[in-house]
Amino acid sequence: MSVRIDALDRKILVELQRDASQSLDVIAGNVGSSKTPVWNRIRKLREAGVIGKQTVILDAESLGFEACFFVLIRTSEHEADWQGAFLKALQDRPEVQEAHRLAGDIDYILKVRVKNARAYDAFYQALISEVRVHNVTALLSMEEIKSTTDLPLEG
Amino acid sequence: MSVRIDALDRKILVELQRDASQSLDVIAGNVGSSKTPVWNRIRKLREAGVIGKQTVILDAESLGFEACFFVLIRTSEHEADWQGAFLKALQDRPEVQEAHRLAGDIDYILKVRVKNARAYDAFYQALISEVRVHNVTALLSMEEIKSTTDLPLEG
DNA sequence: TTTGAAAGTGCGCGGAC
DNA sequence: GTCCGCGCACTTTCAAA
Repeated sequence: MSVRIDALDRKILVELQRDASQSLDVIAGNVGSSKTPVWNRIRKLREAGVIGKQTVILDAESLGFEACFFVLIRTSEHEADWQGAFLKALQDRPEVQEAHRLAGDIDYILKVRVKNARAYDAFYQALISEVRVHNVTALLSMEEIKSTTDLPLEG
Repeated sequence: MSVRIDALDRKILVELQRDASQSLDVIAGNVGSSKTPVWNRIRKLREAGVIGKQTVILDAESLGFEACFFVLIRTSEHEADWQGAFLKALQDRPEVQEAHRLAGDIDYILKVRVKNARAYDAFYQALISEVRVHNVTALLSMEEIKSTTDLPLEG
């Protein structure tokens, strides 16, 4: 399962994170190697699942997504079937961009991206009608100070 | 500044989000158009900043990033220079994947991705030595249930 | 605004080293 | 393993409808 990843692999990943549209030649130049080895390594990293999907980052605001909420959820239910239903509800809702199960007091945190506060309310009503949750706190983002998908691979 | 985005643009954006490595021909086929118009629209959307950077999503766990924290921050300082210093501190730290200024009780939320709990502590100590914060709560993620960068453009 | 075609570029794979 | 080179597919441009 675990993959051996050396310094050259990491350099390649850094380049791909930075700009996945770069040509093989350019990447090879930037990491101090040449096409074929770089290409083979990328292929292996893809097969191993280290490299996931290739995508573009869209500007949420230009597309009318002007509200972003972090939702803190406490529940009293901890059985497997409840958890399954909750998980499925989250997977099915595209406005949920992130969902984590937490350790401690709060059980789950969600990041929900919607067009406006009304759309959030619609999401919230739909969610609590599908699964029982004990307590919900919504934190409204006023400003996205930073947002990146890059992992700090240099360390 | 604002861009008019029609149904065809949205279809193209959906395709790009789904898989940015698709060839123009394939995208054109999927959205019911042909190469050149699709290409021109993509160019305009890029220039308008609607389409941001093209990247790959890497698997955090295979790369040794096994801890993810959501950090809730309260501060008593609200002056511009403090905010500037805080903002810069966050921008400079690559382990901070997201940072939002919030409305209400809690002032900021961060998403911090690190190799382990010790690395989080190092981050935390470094942060509070740079800027004064009143109160910090860290929520430890046990499981990433869902994670996507896709915006729900169909709605 | 779309179509089609033409030129340039990069990929993916074969070899040899 | 890395380097080199070829065929093919792709991107990007530019006419013309």
